[in-house]
Amino acid sequence: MIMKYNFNEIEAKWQKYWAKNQTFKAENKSDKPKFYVLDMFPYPSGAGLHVGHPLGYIASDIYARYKRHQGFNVLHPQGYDSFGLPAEQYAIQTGQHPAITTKENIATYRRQLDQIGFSFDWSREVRTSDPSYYKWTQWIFIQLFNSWFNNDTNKAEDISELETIFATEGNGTINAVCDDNIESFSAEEWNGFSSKKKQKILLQYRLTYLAETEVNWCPALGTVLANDEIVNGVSERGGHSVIRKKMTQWSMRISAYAERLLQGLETIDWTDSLKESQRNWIGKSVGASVTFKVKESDAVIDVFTTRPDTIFGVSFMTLAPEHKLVSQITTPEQKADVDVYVLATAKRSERDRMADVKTISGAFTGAYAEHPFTKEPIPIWIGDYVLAGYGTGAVMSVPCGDERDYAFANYFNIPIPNIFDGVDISEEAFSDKEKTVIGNSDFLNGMNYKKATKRAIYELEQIGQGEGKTNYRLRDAVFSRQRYWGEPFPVYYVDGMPQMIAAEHLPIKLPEVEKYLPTETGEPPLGNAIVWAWNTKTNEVVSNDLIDEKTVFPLELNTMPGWAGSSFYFNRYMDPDNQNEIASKDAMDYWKDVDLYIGGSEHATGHLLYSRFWQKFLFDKGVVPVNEYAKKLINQGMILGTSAFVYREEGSNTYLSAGLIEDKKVQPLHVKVKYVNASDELDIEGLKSDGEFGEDYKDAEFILEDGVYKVGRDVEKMSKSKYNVVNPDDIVSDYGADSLRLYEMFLGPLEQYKPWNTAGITGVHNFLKKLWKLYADDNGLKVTDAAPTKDNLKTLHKTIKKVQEDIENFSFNTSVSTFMIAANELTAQKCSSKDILEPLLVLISPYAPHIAEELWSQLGNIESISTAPFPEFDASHLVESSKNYPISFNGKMRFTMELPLDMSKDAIEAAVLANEKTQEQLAGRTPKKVIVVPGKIVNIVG
RNA sequence: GCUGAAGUGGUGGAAUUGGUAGACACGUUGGACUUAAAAUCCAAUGUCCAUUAGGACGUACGGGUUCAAGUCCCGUCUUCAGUACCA
Repeated sequence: MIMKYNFNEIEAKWQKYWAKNQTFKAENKSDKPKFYVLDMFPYPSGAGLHVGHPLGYIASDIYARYKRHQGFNVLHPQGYDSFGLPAEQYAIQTGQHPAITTKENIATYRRQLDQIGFSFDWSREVRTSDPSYYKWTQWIFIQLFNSWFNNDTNKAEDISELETIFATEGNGTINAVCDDNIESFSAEEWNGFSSKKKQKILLQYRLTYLAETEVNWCPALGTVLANDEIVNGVSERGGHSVIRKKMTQWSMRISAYAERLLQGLETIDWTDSLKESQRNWIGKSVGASVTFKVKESDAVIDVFTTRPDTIFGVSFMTLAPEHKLVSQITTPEQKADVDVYVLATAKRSERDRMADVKTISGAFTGAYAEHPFTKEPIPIWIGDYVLAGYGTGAVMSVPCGDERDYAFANYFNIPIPNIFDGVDISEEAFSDKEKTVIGNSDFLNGMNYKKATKRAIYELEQIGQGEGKTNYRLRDAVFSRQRYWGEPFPVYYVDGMPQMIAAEHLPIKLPEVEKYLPTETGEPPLGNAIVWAWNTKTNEVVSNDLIDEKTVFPLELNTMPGWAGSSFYFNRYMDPDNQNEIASKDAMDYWKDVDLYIGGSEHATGHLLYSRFWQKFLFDKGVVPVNEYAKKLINQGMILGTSAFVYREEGSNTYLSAGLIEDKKVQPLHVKVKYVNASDELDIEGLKSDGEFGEDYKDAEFILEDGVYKVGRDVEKMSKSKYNVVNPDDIVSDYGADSLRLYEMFLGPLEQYKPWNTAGITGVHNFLKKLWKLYADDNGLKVTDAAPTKDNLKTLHKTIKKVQEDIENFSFNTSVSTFMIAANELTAQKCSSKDILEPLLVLISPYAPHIAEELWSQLGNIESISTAPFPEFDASHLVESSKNYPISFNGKMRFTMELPLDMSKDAIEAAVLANEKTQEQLAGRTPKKVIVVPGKIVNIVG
């Protein structure tokens, strides 16, 4: 029997036990109710885990273990989001295949995760880069290709149904989400179209489609850059020039689901801030589309406005400089001006344009539009405050009601007619919808915002120049990446038109390449593959040499983005080895959805939006049983590092202790946090013998204060360059996994950002030692069959109640202090009763499972503690007969008095007033009022 | 600018419904044990005044409601996160 709390030995023993006995393997069938606890799976980076990473995993593990104690069949899986850029970049630098890098990194992650003692069901592990997994990513892509979105039924439907409708009715009756430049055709015309033309038209309706997209192309790096990778018009990395280039890329028609993604938020228990982010991202605005005729031209300008009620206030129109009508309508006299302006805006990056909000610029096209009602001419301008990518890229400008229009009109001396009753607009625009009373506006006069809007839309419909419209900010998502280490598309091209490979031939495995860089002709890395063509006869990937455009065709060279594989993994965990489906119907009907999802808030508008989109699509197709996949979601905060600094006196090799700086010129330098103790004292010898930096400090002189060198401290993000990264491996070996788990929870509320400071871990570590001592000492096990005392029972049940409430409220930090209080009290009570100490282990087991298992088995239990029932709270043990009342005077507590709880209000008042301390406080005054709240407080006023 | 979250001792934080502000820890100080250190144990620890008794002040700031406010209301400031010329 182990008598000392030898945590390293105990933790290794139980981790081995759990693995061997598959303690946490979840079955897809059970008499127990199900509970699905999910973590956002990690990208296995080369740096391994630091202490910040497991925070969310520890929280979800506590919850999963708690649910097992409560009798649930718990699914708690883990896997890897293992496609991604770092492994590819490493491949470019070293030539090592990303698959090898990934495999190594996963091994490190697994080792690190295992030693923290998570109750993951590793039999269900998934890796997005594994062909048996991405087979299903490719499969979903094919389903999206074969679907269109029917606005009438508000769901995705099979593309073959659309073809049937085209063949019988043409596209006049279809209410679909599609590209906006669709030609209309009759059934007869459709049937006469060539196959290629039919394919082109269908592509405009499919939920994933090819589109020309403008990208930031960096020829020197041979890659597409994201907006934030460009600084001052050149690449952040290397400073190479960047051009806007049109590329044909796959897109996902997520905009079809905008309304359902918005509505769905009402049905799920996610944090308000996260839902708000998604709402903003979807950006719904309700208004009208209005058509303006261009004078002396057959062109028309469509605009979207949220204020159709202000239609009579329009005094000019503004087009985005990129608007396709600009060149068509500009008059010869204005052409030079307009060309200069268009060129100037094209040169500015999108980011520059967005950042520079204050500068007003624009140009007059010389053309005029016609007001739909007054028929007055309206000058048409171009200006870069109008964005080509939102709405129609054109606005009707109402300077009296919109700040930007007002500023623009002011700058270019355009008239600002006032159409608001009783409002002064000489200084600024008036945009308060609620207080609006329309004037000067013909049939809208005297109406408020709501009424006028309705009427304006009605009148526009009457003359066929507008209608009510809802606009969304949400853009379709580009789905092509010019990368190697991602899912290949199951797509080949015949005569330039994309064709899907039949599902039974999946997965299409990533080909081998010589080089992971783009080709010299600017093609994506897969362009380097020499075996990357599709043979439609044999249905296999064959050498490019065989391409004959008859039976052998070229395959797609792009790969899918990072979010593809992470958009359905939660479903795959339900049945991860299934060869025929994402998961069997039985498995999905059993597990249905995630009951608790824990992860970072940085995925608010990425992963968490895309995955909801795919889930809704798969729901429409009958693949998954629920519309939303995660009932509840919690964001864990980040653990920050506590950096340490030494201060070098400028121009010398002398370092001043933090307290000695005063007004001397010093340069703060980061030092490794491991050389600093709990009192901020530096281990100078340690620093000088450091393998990496020892040389730098070898001859340095350290000026001490009170015999020690004190470092400066600051809270920063954990990062290698700040030398404040703490590796969980070190914590586990020095203090044990249970201490790490408890400490991460003890640091503060789960959602909050908080600094890590290794020094504080001794607090929870001492608690575990103290706990151990309740059960065993040098003479062996101390636990007896003695009957528990009243105090023992009170402590236990108080703890049961608090811990249960805490777990259900995700307030894990306060449970840890509750455990400490319980251990302190039971130690003081010299409790040795098994009736108390055994159930206490179950309470602690979710938090500190190793020590709980060990003591549990030492108490004679054969089975693992993991499914032992959670102790039941009995309120009768907490019933008190008296209360130590705080007695306050004018709200200030002065002393306390022990009084029976069953005492009446009047009796309490009498007892308190009779007390000599009360008389002392009153000093002869007569109290005006005495407030008695039985069981709580007594307050004397006067 | 907008949206969301948050400001409490030297530090991390607690106070779930308005009812003893600072639980539980870290750190600090003093003490015990020890040749010594570590470990362990005990005590004190919001600030200020006071020898004690006790008192004043105190939850970012300014007001208010209430017998009673960290908690509710109004206004201001600061920090963090997200987002942004969205018509």
